[in-house]
Amino acid sequence: MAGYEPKEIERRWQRVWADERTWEVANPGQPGYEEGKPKSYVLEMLPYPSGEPHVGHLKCYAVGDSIAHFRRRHGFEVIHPMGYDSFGLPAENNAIKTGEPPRVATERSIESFRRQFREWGISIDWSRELATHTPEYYRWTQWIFLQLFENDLAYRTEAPVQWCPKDATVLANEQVVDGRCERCGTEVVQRNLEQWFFRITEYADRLLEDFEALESWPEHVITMQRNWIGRSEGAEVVFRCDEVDLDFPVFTTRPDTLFGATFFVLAPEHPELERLVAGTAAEAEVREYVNRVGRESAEERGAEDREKTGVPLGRSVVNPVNGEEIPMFVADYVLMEYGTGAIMAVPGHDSRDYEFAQRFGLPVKRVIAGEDPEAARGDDGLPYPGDGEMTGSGRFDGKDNREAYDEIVAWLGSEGRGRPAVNYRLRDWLVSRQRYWGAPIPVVYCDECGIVPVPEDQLPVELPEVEDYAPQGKSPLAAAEEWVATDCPRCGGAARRETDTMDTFVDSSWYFLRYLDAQNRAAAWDREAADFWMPVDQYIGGVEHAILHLMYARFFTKALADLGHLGVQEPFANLFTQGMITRDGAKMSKSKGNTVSPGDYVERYGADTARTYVCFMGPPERGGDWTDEGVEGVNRFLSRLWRLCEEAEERTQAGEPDAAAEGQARELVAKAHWAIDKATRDFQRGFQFNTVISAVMELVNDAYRLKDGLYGTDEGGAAVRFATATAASLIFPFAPHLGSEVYERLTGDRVWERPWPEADPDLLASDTVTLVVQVNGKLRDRIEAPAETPKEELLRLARASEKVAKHLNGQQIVKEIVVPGKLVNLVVR
RNA sequence: GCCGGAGUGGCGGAACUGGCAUACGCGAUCGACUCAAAAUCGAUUGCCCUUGCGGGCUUGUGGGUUCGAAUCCCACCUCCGGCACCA
Repeated sequence: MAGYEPKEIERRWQRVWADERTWEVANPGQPGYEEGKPKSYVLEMLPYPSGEPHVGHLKCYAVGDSIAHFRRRHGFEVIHPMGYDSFGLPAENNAIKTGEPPRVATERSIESFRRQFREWGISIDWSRELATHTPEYYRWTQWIFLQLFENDLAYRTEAPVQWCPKDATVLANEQVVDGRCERCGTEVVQRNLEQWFFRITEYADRLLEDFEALESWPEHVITMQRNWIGRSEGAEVVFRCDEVDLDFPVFTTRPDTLFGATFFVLAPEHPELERLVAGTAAEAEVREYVNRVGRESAEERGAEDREKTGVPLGRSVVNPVNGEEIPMFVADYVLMEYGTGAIMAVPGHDSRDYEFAQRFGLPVKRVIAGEDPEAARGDDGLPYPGDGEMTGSGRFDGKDNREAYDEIVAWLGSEGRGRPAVNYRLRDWLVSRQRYWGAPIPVVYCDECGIVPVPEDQLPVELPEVEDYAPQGKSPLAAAEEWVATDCPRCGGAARRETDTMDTFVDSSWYFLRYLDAQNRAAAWDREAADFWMPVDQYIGGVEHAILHLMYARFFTKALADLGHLGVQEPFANLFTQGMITRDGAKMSKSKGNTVSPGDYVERYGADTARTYVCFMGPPERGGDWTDEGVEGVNRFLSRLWRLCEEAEERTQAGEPDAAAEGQARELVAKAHWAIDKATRDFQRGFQFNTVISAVMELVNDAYRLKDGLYGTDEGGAAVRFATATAASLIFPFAPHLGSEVYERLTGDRVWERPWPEADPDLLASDTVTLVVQVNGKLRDRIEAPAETPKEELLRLARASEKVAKHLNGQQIVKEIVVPGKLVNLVVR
């Protein structure tokens, strides 16, 4: 008998799947389309092709592929495509270092990913493959940009933006982590620049509301997005500064504390600051303060234990609720980018305002009764952030603050001094990048006509070849003079092309739609094809995309639906986030030298072992630590299944197992049905692949234990063959090559063409049960009893047990609990 | 600070609706096969006491509910992730 040779087996089946194009599916109306079959769109996040795939990729695609196989065998027409998110900084930075064009390095990496996906045996419909850096793809990225532009969802404006000095480009808010560039870790600085934005804030409420429409997303991902959008309801209230004849609106979530406002604070970037202090005694000090704050990084400014700082302006505003004049300050704890960049300060009921008041000796006024022992710092129990009866609030005194809330806002409204308002933390999505390796933004600038979109029939605006990829504070494209100089599509006069490129997150915000009609040369996708396949039924990827990619893709889907290009509001009905694999308890990184190359393990143990191992390590949504011993354990299991197959093929006959079999034959067949049942349920219950695989291991273990006693008879042999083929069928989603091989050898059939097996309920039920006997809740004996034994008989058996009698030792039984089929508990006193 | 998630053998983890805690895998020990080793097959393996039979203890800690708690409730501790001067 030959040993388990995964290489040979895997090559053989990979050839079959490639030659027969097994995993390709047709759109409605195309040849090969099967009417009436339900569809399922199974999608893993597309990889960013840089170097070679790592274990994170292996896990993601192993998990997704097992789901695709499971669904196919449940009668679904499964679309399972693959592509590459192939624009982006790393390829460009590599180009700057080595001089190798980004396209060359990227395409080499794509080739490597493609080869490994085939070697892993992932069931991909290759006819739908795409790469976002190809003109065939980004032509449509540009088309979407124009769709947004023409519908006022893309706009160009000057705004304070986050600039990474190292990568020499602006970044979206979402790409700044702790005040640092997400990619390179450099501290970002604020700059005022004219940039392209997508109006995602327009969709803030719908992005929040439609969480309801999702079938199954991890709760923490929804929470993260909800926090990121950061919706808060409140009111806008106008404070007036008569001295300079200016109104200062503020946003507050606590209009009920308006009577407690004792001072007023502007952000250092506030545009009216200059006017307020020009020519006054405060001017020099304010200017110095603003400059100092401007030099500080976002990280310094946001530091937790930072003392409150600020400077009085020597001006005051009038509180609209009581006419009180309150002094104005500039302080960096007020942020220009949130609300109106100005706040009313209520030190009695806000801890930050309280801190500031303490430092500057400002009055603290209580306007809500109540005490919060946790938050209170002052002697009088202030600041108090909670609810209670209003006090010191004129006509509102004595009212419950929550009840008075709307009343105050309505009253202010009638006076023209306020209105209900909603604020978001979410900012519009900044999409322009001063970099080379991305999709050009398809607009031109004409002295006569201004910003002019490139007409659709002139797309794509192709990325020109350049010599120097290094950014010089503007896009490297600016150096491609011949490309930049163009004619205005509107007036025909001289014009210049936009030289910024799009954020790569734009590319990946719609790729799941292109798969549906990847060869379409006339449109980004056919509406009918999109209506048929969308939404993605199961999306799989890393949790690191919880905010960025997943929120942008949701926004795109809604915008495209509004423009009539799609019939769904949400792209991903179900989301599964896989946990990260570590090594020696630490995140893998080249600098730590603890990376695992999937290729090496596939070479040594085969793809089936590598794939099954990452699914067996633990629940896939959680992380796990990679160990070579664990890999070997899984390899041992697959080898055992292989040897069992070899032996069964030789020593048993093909055919169905005997339903009337008894004894060990029945035991093994029953175990196979138990494994079917458990594997199916655990698969459906949140993709608990680790226990699915352990059930198959148990089945194989039992087959080994029983096989030598079964080979002699027809019914025994049939039981072994059935158990082995069943194990192959159940392990197929994880180890598709070995599963196919074993199943074909024992049944003559191709396992992926066979429906997923169903457990026979008759074989799941056992004739006898092990009755657990407890005394006062403690296990004292186990008794075998027929399954249908009545309660009284079970009690009699329990009392008759010698072991039980010892623990009863003459005490009186005060209570008897019988759970039929499970246990008897005797309570004594 | 706020919001999530998690604490179970030497290790990764299992336990469905409150009912046999520790499935499966790793590691370890012993045995068979072998001249030998590897591979393979088989047995043992939570901790403590006991020669044995057997007994006691055990799911982060403390309390509660219950005939019965890893599971439900209360308080606390630790770790991981996200957000954080957001008015």
